[in-house]
Amino acid sequence: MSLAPVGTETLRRQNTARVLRSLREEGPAGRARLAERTGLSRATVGAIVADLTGRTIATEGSSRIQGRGRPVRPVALRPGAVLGLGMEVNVDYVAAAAVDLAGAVVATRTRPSEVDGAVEGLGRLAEELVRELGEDRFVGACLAVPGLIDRDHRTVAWAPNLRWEGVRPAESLAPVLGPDLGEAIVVENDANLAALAEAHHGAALDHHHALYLTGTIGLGGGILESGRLVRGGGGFAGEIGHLPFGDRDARCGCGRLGCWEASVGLEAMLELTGEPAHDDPVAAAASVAARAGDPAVVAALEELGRRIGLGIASLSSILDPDVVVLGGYFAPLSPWLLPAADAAVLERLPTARRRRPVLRAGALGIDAAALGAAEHALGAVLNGTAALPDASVPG
Amino acid sequence: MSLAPVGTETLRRQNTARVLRSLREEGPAGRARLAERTGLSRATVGAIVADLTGRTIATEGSSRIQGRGRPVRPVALRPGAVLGLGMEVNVDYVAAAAVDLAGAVVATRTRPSEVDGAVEGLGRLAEELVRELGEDRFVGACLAVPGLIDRDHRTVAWAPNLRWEGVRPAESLAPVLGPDLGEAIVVENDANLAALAEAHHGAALDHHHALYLTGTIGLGGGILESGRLVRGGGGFAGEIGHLPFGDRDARCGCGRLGCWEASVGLEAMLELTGEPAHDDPVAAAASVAARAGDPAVVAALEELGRRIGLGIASLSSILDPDVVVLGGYFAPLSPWLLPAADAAVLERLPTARRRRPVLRAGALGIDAAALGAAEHALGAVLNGTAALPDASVPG
DNA sequence: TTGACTTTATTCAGATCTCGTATTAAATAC
DNA sequence: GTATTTAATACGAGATCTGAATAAAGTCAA
Repeated sequence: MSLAPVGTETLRRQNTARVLRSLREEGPAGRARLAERTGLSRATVGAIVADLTGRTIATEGSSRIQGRGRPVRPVALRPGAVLGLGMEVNVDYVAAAAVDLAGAVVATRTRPSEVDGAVEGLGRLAEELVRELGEDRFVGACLAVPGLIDRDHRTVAWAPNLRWEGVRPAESLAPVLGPDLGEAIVVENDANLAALAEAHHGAALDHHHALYLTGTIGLGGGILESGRLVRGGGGFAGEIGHLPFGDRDARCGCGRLGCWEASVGLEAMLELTGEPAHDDPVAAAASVAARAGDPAVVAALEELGRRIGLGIASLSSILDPDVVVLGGYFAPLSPWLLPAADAAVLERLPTARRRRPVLRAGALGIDAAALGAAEHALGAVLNGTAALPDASVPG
Repeated sequence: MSLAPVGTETLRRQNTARVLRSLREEGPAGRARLAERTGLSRATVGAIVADLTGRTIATEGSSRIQGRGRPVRPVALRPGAVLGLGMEVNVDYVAAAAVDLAGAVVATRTRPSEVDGAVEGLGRLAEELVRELGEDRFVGACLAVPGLIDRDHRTVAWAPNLRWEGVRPAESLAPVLGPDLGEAIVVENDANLAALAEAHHGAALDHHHALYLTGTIGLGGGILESGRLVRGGGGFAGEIGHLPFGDRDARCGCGRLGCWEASVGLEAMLELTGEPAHDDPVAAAASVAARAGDPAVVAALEELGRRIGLGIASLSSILDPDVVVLGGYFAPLSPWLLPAADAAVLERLPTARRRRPVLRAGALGIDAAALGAAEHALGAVLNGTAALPDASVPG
């Protein structure tokens, strides 16, 4: 049982969140429109808007277009007034991002990094960002990690690429970010957060049921059901690399045959396309894309797309997403991958005639996970669970 | 944007729902305890309880055990005061069930039926139940259908076994159930609802992340994430029969090789165990269980369990459930299936050493889907979305 | 230019809800 | 028989939403 306070201020928070979401998703509007859109009375909207403008979270503009009647004074979210902090640790880089309530990306920073000392480096990067933008504008923080996250949302149970086991990175970051923000750090899987980012900023815009596949050295997955992350009981959901969707003879790094990852991971792609070994998946994909004049390369990519599609067909049976987003190294190759993958889905998914997911290339690059983390950090405010900051410095 | 009313009565509804959930999940208690458990003030709990007892939804008992201080007057949900109606149409039977707010199963009825006229037969069965128990005690109704349900929760997109396509069964049932209840009928997939039932009444008690597998002629699946049904964007989620988890050479009815269903469906089980052809999966399983003295039968069941476990391992990678419940014909065979399945999961799930789902036999029989439907029908009241009935006749 | 009209925003009284504190109630302990 | 302890209620204060009335600020048409 959630023990959140239940007074009348809860009601106000929920209604304020309604207004914020409406402003975010349907754009600026006058109080009358907002009242219609949210179902609240005009009086209530007026009070909420007054509160928001008082905190300088929203501002009042003047509309150009004018019909008859008293002119509308549109209310809009002030850009950058309220921010969520997103962070990412990965094998060879760390990243930080800030997203505001309106969904605008205020800043993103990426910095190369070694595994050792990555958290310290990320702490410095995040600290810079927070200091520059103003600590008190941030209402939450979230850290993306390529690994399995415990259900407590604080402990990284296992992140083999980082050689982490039972690590609690938030404890190292908290002091750097200050007490308020540090307390609030939530840890989440990177592919899950990338899925969230694509749903809010990228290729899966407005789709509440999305599946995100990211091609790297391995294969990552993130699932969104009704706009919510599917985390599973232990936070381990979305591990799709070793599902038996691959070619039955493909030998996987894990020792078994037939893993999906063995058929569509970086190494398989390099072999298919005859590309020399490469450490960075996205750079390798760009290099392959440059050779797309060669029919043999195109054929190889179509085969790769088919393999991806076979797995998508199975996952769609289970999860029935509206949209499947291909990220990571798949994204630059998507012009060739998507049609082949779609054909495979059509052939393999039993219900494809009735319904099948739309396939899209990921629109966000390397920042996806950090952006999703920033978005996630705003979640509590946008869904009325957390209070807004007391005041916001005008910018 | 949800356009639910947002007045102060919303707050009361939410808080009433808190009290109801607490009474349901943590049992009867005095107002003071309830206040602690819900986080509400004693005064508020007092008011809510007065309202509930006034409507005869809750009753006041007297506690036997007595410490010092003023004796507690425990409040309990009155059995049968508020009911959810669950219904199921299936190939050879229809069923209806009533569950009360406390979670008690008040009535279940099953009746053999043909596909043709099944809805009419179900209508009569449900009408009897509703008339007997009192129409005004019911706050919702839900219908379980073995097929794909549209996202509108009213249209059955495709139910091959019933030969339904684009059928809207609620429209036939509504007149029989009366206007109030008829309006509210929601249609949902049977395996999904069975999963819900096992989570509330059966083998997955108190597990919020559950996967339900039901062995019939084919293979059905239901997914619970954080206590919520995973329906997918089109309501088609949970179709697991034709996932490529089966033996690579097994020929499936769908024409392909390697479907899971082809390896663990009824026909495969009959072949493995040397049981003669049988139409009714559960009866067939009982007959096999009776021959479990034969080592060859045991070996066959262990092989079957292994095949089930292989699929569970893959699904667990994707969904990370706390518990996997084996229903349908798997249930009576579970003493032999479960250990073998667990061993296969342990061997195949990469993260099994850290975490793997508990495997359980379904505790509910043929009523599972109808019970889950009844449970689902109570959902809106228990989560504060819908109002309680105005008054409830004492029983 | 002026007055009617339209639409927007604010004000205000009324009703509901929760909370904290004080008060009453009903038992046990000494 | 009195003090103590715990439970439940009463009541005033504070916060919120709503609907109707009022004020504001334009357009439109004569």
